[in-house]
Amino acid sequence: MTTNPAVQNTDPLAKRPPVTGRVKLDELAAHLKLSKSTVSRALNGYKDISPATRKRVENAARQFGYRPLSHAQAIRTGRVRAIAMVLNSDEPDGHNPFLRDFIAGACEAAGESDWTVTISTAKSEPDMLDILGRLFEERKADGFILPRTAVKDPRVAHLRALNVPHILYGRTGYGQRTPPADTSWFDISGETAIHKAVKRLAGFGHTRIGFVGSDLKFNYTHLRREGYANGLSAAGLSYDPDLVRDGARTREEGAVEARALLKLDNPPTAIIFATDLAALGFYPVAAELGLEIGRDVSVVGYDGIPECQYAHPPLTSFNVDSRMAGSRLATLLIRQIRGEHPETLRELSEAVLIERASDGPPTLTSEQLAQKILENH
Amino acid sequence: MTTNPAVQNTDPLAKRPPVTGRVKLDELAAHLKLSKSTVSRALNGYKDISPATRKRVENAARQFGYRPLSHAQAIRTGRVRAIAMVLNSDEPDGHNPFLRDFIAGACEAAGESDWTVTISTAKSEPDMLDILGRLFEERKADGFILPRTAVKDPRVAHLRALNVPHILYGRTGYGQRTPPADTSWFDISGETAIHKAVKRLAGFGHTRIGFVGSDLKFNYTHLRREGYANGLSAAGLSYDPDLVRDGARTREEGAVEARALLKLDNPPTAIIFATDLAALGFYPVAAELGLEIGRDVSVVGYDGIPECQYAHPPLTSFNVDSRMAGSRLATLLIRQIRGEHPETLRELSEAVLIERASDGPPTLTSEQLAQKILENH
DNA sequence: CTCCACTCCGAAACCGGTTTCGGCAATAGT
DNA sequence: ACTATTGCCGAAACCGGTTTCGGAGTGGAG
Repeated sequence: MTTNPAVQNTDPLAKRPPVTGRVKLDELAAHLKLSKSTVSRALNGYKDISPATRKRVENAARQFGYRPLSHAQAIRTGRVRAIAMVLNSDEPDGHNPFLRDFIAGACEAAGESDWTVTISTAKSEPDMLDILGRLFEERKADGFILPRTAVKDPRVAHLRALNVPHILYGRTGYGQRTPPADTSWFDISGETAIHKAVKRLAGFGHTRIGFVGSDLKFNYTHLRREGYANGLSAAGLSYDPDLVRDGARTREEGAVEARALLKLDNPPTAIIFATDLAALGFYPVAAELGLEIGRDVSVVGYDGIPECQYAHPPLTSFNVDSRMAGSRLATLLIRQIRGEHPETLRELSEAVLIERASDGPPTLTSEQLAQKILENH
Repeated sequence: MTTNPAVQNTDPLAKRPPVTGRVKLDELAAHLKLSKSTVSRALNGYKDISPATRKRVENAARQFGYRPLSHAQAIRTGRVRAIAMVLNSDEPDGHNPFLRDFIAGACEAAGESDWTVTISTAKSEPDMLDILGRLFEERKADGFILPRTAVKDPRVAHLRALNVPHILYGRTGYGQRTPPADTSWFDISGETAIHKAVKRLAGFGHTRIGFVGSDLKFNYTHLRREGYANGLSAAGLSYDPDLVRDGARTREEGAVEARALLKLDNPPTAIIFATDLAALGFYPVAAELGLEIGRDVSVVGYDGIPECQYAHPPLTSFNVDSRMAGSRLATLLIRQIRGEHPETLRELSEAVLIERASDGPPTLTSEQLAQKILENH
C-alpha cells in the first residue's frame, strides 16, 4: 500500500443513473399516509407504535419489497450488518477443502438475521493486522471471525486493543498463566477426539502408540497432544517422549516425522496424526518400508478431509463439521455485536470418528515391526 | 425466509459507544482550516482544487490516518466499493481446493483500489437469484462475479434484467444463435488445453483417444469437447462418437464413464478427462482391470488439483491459475462498475501443461488392450 | 370537570460524507 | 481601464435512513 488510503481514485465524472424500481422509505411512508419516522420505527420494533399500524406497515413493506439500504441505516446506527473473516493466503497447507463448507455455514447463519459476510485475505502477519484494522475503520464489517488461532495470537491482541468485536475459531493462550478471559470462541474438541483415538488403539491392543503433531504455534496442536497424553494415562499406558513428534502440517512433513518414529529401536505399532494431511504423507513411507497400513501399522488421522476415503487403505479419521462451525461462529459473533458479553459466547463441539480400514489390532509387536523394517532395507 | 426482510430484529436498546480514535472529515477540515467540502473534493480528485491545497490535504489525511466510512460515502455516491460472489453450496464436487486462491486473487485485486469482497452461498437456483437480488438491493455490493457459468445461465439473465454489473468466470451461451453480446467475462481456455492434450497424445502415437466430459449444463464442458474434436482433426485422427462420454464430475462418475470406454471392443489407449477429479476416479478402475496407468493406458486430466501429484502414477494435467483468475475478474468487474463498457472487458487465458507420469507412448494397440482387459476378467 | 398519565404519531435533527452552486480574487483579453 | 474568464474555495443542499423530542388525543382518577 503505497497509495494514500484516503484518496479515492474513482473517476468523479463516471455517473450512474439512480437505481429505478427501488422503493424508498419516503415513498412507503407517503403511500401509507404516515411519516417516515413512524414507518421506520414500526419496522424496527419500537414499542411506541400501535399493533395495527405496525401490521399495516409490515404488510406494505412486504408488498412493495421494501429493503432499507444497509449503508443508509449504517450511517446512523454505526452498524453495517456484516461480519468479516480474513484468511491467510500464504498457508503451506492452504488448500483447505472445507473452506466452502465453512463459508456456507457462516453465510447461512448470517443470512438468517439479514447479515452478510465479507471476506479478505492477508499475505503476512502485519498485512493481516492492517487489513483487519482497515476493514473495521471503513466499517466494511462490524466484527471478525478469526480462524486458525495461534497460542499467542496477535490478531486477538490487536482487535481487543481497538475494542473490535471478534470471535475465534479455536482457542488461544494454551498453557499461559493468564488466558484471555473475555474472548468468545467456538471450537471442536480435538483433544477429546485424540483421547478417543488413543483409547481405541489401546483397546485394539496397541501398547506403543505414536503421535505426530502439527505446528506448535497453533493452539490446537497443544490441545491434541494433551488429548494424546491424557488418553494414554486413561488407557494405563506410559508416556514415552520418543513416540511424540511435532511440526508436521504437510504430507511431506508428515512423512518425515513418521519415518523418524518407525526408525526407532522400539517403533510404535500405531500412529495418531494431528492432521489427515500428515497421515496421508505416511502412506508412501509405509509402502517404502514394506509395511501394510491397517495390518502392520495402524494409523488414525484427524480432520476428515475427502481424500481419506480414497486412500489405500481408507484412513480412519475424525470428521469435523465445518459448516456447523461457520454457522455457530457467525451467530455467536452477531450476538456479541448486538451486545452480549463475549465470555458468555463460547461453545465446544465434538468431531466424530469415522472408522475405516487404516487401523485395527496389532499383528506385530514393536520388536517384530522393527525387525520387519530392518529386513526390508 | 419467512420473516419480513424489512423488519430488523436488532434490539434498538442495545447501544454501542461511538468509536473513538476515528478522525472524521469535519475534524480534518477544522485542523486544516478548510471547509469539509474542499477537503472532500481534494481527496476525491476534483479539478478545482489547487495542487498545493491538495498536497496539504493528502498529507494531513495520511498523517491522521483518515479513512472515509464507506457507507457514509455510499449514501451519496450509491456505491459501496464492494464486489460480491455467490457460491453454490450444493455442488457435488464442492470441495474446490482452489477456492482460497481464487478468493485471495479477487481480494488482492479489489484491495488495490480499496474495494472489498463480500461472499455468500446459495442452496438452490431460486435461492441464488434471491440472494443476488437482495445483496444488490441492500447495496451490500456494486456488482457480482459469477463463477462456474452454465450454457443457459439464469443468473446472467436475472442480473441483466436488473441492470446490475456482473462478470462471468467462464463463458456462456455455447452454441446458441445469439450469445449474449454485452457481457464481460474472464476465462481460461480449456479448449486449447484439451486440444493440446490430444495433439500430445497423438504425438506419442495414440490413435484411439477417448474423452470423458463433465456436466453438459456447464459451458466449459462443451468448449473442452470442442477442443477435443478440433485436436483430433488437427492431428489427422477421425472422430469416433463411441470414444466420447459425458457427465462425469465426481470420482465415482469418472470411474463409470472410463469403465464404459474400456469395455468397448476397440477401447481407447488414452483417455482425456475434462476434470482431474474424474481422471482420479479412473485410477481404481484401471487397477481393477489390471491396467497400469502410464503404460497400458495413458491419462490426462485438467484443473491441476493438488491430488494429481500424489496419485500413482502422478497425473499429467493442466494447471489453472485460480489466483490470477480471481484477480482479473475483480479488476475487470471494478472497471465495469466504474463505467467501462462490458463488451470491452473480456479476457481469455491459458492453462499450463504439467507433464507427469500418467501418459506416454502406447505399449499396446487397442486390440491388445481389449485382450488384456478380457484376460484379467 | 379538571388533571394527569399514557399511547401513538409527526416534525425535525442527525449520521458523515459528496456534490452543486455561487462568489471572490486574480488573471487574461481588448 | 474595464470586462470576461479562470482558478479556487465555502456555504448549503443532499443522500436515505434512524432517533429524539414534543404534542395531540384518549381514558381514568379525583
